[in-house]
Amino acid sequence: MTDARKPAKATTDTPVVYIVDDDPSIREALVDLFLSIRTEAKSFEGAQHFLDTADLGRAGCILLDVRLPGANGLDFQIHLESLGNRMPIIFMTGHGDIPMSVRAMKAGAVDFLAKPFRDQDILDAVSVAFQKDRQIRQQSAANGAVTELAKTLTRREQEVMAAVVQGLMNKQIAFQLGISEITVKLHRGNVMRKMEVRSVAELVRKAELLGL
Amino acid sequence: MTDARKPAKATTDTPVVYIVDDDPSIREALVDLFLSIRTEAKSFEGAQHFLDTADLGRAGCILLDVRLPGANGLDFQIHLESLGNRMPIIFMTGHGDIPMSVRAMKAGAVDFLAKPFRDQDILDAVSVAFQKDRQIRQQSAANGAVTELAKTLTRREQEVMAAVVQGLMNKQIAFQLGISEITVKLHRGNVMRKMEVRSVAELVRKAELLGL
DNA sequence: CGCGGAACTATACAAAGGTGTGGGTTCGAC
DNA sequence: GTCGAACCCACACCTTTGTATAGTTCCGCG
Repeated sequence: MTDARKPAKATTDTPVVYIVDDDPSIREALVDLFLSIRTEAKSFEGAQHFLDTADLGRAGCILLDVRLPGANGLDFQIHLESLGNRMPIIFMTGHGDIPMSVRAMKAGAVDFLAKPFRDQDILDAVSVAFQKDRQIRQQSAANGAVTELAKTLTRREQEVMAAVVQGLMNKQIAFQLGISEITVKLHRGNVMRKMEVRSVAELVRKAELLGL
Repeated sequence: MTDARKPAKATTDTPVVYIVDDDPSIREALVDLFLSIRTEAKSFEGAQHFLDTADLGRAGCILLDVRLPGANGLDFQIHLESLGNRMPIIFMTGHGDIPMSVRAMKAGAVDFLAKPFRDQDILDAVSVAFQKDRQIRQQSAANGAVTELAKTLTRREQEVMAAVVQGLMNKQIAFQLGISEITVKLHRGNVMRKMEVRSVAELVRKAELLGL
């Protein structure tokens, strides 16, 4: 192909590899490697640079050197988690040990590559990471959509929904909330409409995403 | 305490540590360690000995040396998985490397301890493994109970249940199965009785454990 | 102060779900 | 062949749920 070294068109959907390593030659080599498979890659010289510059909302994964200038890569992994960033992380290291790798994997890293490693090892790991990222994003999107719907419910409607997905009958709900059965029906109808479902079964599935 | 070196009474519910290591002195040291916290431990000199002798149905975890006489510990991990054994595994090794540890963790190991390690490291790992084992067993028990109930359903009843948890109305189910609505009600009633639920909401939750 | 949203209630009717009784067929096991 | 299980259907009756219409009260906001 003539455009073998051109990355695929960058939309919000095409995943990108964020490379965080303090060694410029390694960064360049990795960027070239990903160009060769037409995958966009952006490199950063340190954790702070990454946090300041990178688009954390984009699809993709992080290729992270364990030994970073300033911070430790493993601590950085925890830090990202606490920031709400769920991007899959692949560690690279030239001077790692077993406890390090175990800690990283326990914390959810996709892989932990000790140098020297083959290009294919990285590509395989990135492939797995992209796959994992897609799943996380799909789950998150579905969850977010339901949460948005749920936010349009009034307090009473939320209470009624909770009772309905527990399998209570209208009369039981009415007693529990101290209101008439008629009113329960009203709220219930509003819940079904606002949550965009047409059966209790659907409602139960959506409500489960909300932790009910 | 006077009975500090006596393991807790062994019932099916008290977890046991299965130690698999070819070094007798290590086995003895570990057994003593667990005796000191009144936890039952059984030791095995090899994978085959473990498979032949151990009660794989009991609650507990496996403390496994990576280097085993004959088989590799990592392969043994895979083998146990394929046998349907879900017991959490903690690896120990004197001569491990990073790829080994990563492979083990990817395959679901609870921990991977490189010698030398402190007694406390092992005890912590076992504590986590026991916790994980409990969760697995609870999940498995709940799932098994529902599966048992589902097996009492006739084919038609299963079809009706699948349609119900999809949120279809009786008339839709009737059309889909080419039977009358009244017959659907009949099957539906049988489903509710056999699955031991009194509402569609409950049925949906149970059915989800069956992969519907 | 008036307006609108939320919450509540009632009456009335329509649609869906649930149960019981009774009766039918087919098919495989004993 | 007889028996039981699975499957099917209908009539009758009741409960539960859903929807529409209409009106009340309360409260916050401009």
